[in-house]
Amino acid sequence: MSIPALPAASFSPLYQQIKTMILASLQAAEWLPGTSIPSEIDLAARYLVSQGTVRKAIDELAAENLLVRRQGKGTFVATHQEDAWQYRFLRLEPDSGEKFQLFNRFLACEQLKPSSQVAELLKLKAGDAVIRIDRIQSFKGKPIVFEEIWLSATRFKGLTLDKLNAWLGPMYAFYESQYATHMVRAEEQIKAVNADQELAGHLELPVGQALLLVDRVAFTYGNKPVEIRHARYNTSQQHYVNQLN
Amino acid sequence: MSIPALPAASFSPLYQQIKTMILASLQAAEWLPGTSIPSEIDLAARYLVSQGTVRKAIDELAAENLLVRRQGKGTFVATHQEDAWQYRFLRLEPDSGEKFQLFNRFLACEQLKPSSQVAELLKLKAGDAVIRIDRIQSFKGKPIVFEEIWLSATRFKGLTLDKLNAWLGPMYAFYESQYATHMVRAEEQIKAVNADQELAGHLELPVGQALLLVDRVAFTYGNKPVEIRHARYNTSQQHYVNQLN
DNA sequence: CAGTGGTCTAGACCACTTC
DNA sequence: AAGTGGTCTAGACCACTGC
Repeated sequence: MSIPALPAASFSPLYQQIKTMILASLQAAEWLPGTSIPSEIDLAARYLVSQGTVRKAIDELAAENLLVRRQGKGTFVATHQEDAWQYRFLRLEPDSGEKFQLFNRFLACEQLKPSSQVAELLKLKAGDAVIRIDRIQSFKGKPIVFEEIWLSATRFKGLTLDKLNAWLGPMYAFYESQYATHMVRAEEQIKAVNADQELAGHLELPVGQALLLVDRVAFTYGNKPVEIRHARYNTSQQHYVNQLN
Repeated sequence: MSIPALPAASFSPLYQQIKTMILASLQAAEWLPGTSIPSEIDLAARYLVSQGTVRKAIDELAAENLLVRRQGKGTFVATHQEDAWQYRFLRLEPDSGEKFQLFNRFLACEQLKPSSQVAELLKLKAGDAVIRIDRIQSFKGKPIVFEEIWLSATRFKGLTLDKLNAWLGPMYAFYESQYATHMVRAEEQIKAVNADQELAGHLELPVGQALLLVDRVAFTYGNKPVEIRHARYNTSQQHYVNQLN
């Protein structure tokens, strides 16, 4: 006769709640990329839990590459502005095994109305504008990558071709230092396509040549999509690598 | 005047040693894929450490997908023979988002002398033979994947085209149940290539069409390379997905 | 109900970094 | 020497599964 109990508000362990609070602080920019967060003991006092519980929360955030632990020094907010992390999301590498040194050339940087597809992927509100960037990356003087990049015009207000050309180094370090936007993860979809006339021109190869098409959506804290890339790789002298676990 | 201390035998935490021992048991097939390993308490008694230490060792093995924890039931050796894991290494999916149901057709299964490249990748001894398999995978009647597969002829002794054709389901489940070989991880290198006459025939598309070339080396316990794949995907209606973290 | 993994605590001690 | 993260322990209790 009794009313069956509703499915209990699903159990959430303490360390998950701590994790959420740390995430909130990251998202609120309370601790900035490259800086250290409070020690485990301090956080334990702040959240009124034991050090072990804070530890487990940080462990998971470190496993997700949001934080970086350094024994003896502290725990740091992950940043793309460090040598080891500069090309964390770059999966292309030369067949020869040598080190990649890519040279950037930006062709365009324009504000425009997004296509419906771009607007949807970036979760824009109706009327929001976007910035489209075209760039070519070269290795040893040969153009290897041609890509179009879309960004929200409000988040990246004032971005110009000149600012891009003045920057040396990876895009994601640029976003971080100039627009307080740290990239946390990305999703890629890959296809093979034949080069059309325009691509053939940009990449200096014959029309019809097979190219790797890589579509990427990159996210910042809170799973917010912030950047779209539509890239074509010349894979004659290099390849895309992937680990399956 | 004293001799400087040699770099101390690098510190190895207890849980790492436990992890190594568990790994050894997996490699020795003491516990088989799909079966449960002893409880944490039992293992703690066996290795004379606390439950927490065993726990940390198992945590890492679970993170590497070698073990699977199931609350209330136990900890199990990962297996490819389970629905959820059937296509753990398949990164291709239809653009439409619908479920992939691939149909296998094996064209060949022959024993031969390996090329030097294959021998090297599989770390074969001089004189060891290999088995080469050709297969086509189709979706909705359309051929999507053509691939050549190389296996060590000693590990996969007696493998024939008939046995392959009698098997329904994923290759890795086949290896596991018929040859006691569980795949742990794989490395892929991806390029875009133009279809030649032979590929165009197999995949029913025009010569020159861009295809995804996926080269894979798959490993079993102890980082032992066991299988090589050289696959071409038609990506006109499907794409390769990847997560960057 | 017993047995499993999962959480949380408190405390001791170790390894690494910096001063 | 002090402060940080890293390891290890012992014990209590919770959540889930299956008998």
